[in-house]
Amino acid sequence: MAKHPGISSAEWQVMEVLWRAAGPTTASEVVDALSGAGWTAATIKTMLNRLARKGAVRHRADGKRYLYSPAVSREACVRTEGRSFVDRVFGGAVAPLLAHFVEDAKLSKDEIAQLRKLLDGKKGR
Amino acid sequence: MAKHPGISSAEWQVMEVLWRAAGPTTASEVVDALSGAGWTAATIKTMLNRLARKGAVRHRADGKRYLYSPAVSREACVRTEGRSFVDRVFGGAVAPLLAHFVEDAKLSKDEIAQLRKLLDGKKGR
DNA sequence: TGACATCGTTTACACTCGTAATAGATTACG
DNA sequence: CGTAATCTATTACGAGTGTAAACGATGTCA
Repeated sequence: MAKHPGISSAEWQVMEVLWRAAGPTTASEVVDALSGAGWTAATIKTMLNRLARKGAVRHRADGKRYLYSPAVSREACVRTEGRSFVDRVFGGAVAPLLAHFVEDAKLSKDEIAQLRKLLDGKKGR
Repeated sequence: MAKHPGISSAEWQVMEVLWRAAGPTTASEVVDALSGAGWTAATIKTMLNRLARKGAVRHRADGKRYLYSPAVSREACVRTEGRSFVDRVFGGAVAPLLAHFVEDAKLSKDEIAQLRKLLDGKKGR
């Protein structure tokens, strides 16, 4: 895959199922897991296929059915997506991004404390 | 305009020019500002047009040319995009997003101090 | 006044995405 | 064995995107 897999937002939901799954997952399990999403089984198959073509999932035959598993880690995808977002919207500057989300979000006291701890851990460049 | 304007990433760069501009801007000024982006003038015109159709920019005739100005604030767009990103990638939870970017980014001591100050200002839900 | 330079508008095209129907293969049941 | 059920693969189609050429109106300079 020349570029980053380029996982779209519908595809992301499919990936989430695979990432959450303990091991290789059949298409119907994915369909079940996404029963609330309002997609038909065919739609989900299509997305699995596209993800496979993009190299984001692997599929291995198991009798008549296929077993799907993620080929890219959630971490890696989050990093890729995150970078593309910060580049697009914040010109690549993470600090303003953080400022924006801190201001915009309603955080609990606990979460604020957690973040403070994280910041303490950062050395600072 | 049923939904959010839905500004694509190329379009975002055009919007940035308009947002940065002091006042109404001609298409050629936009083209000049984006001379480094590797687009032809026609491409940029197309994007201005699409943005106008989406309601993201206004254009007002000024003699033979048009003057473009943003119809939506940068703030609003950042909020919209930010929300869509946090929904897609972090299931809507801002705290993990913040954690991710704090960990992933190289922040300067100053930036860390700034963030700490921001956190101090947050009451906590 | 006529040719040229400017602008904006229209049209184009290949590719991705969301969404899904349909066709093809394989299995399982009667 | 034959027919129904179950899977995957192929095909489809409209909207959005990136990228741009072509067309048309208008103003400008010689």
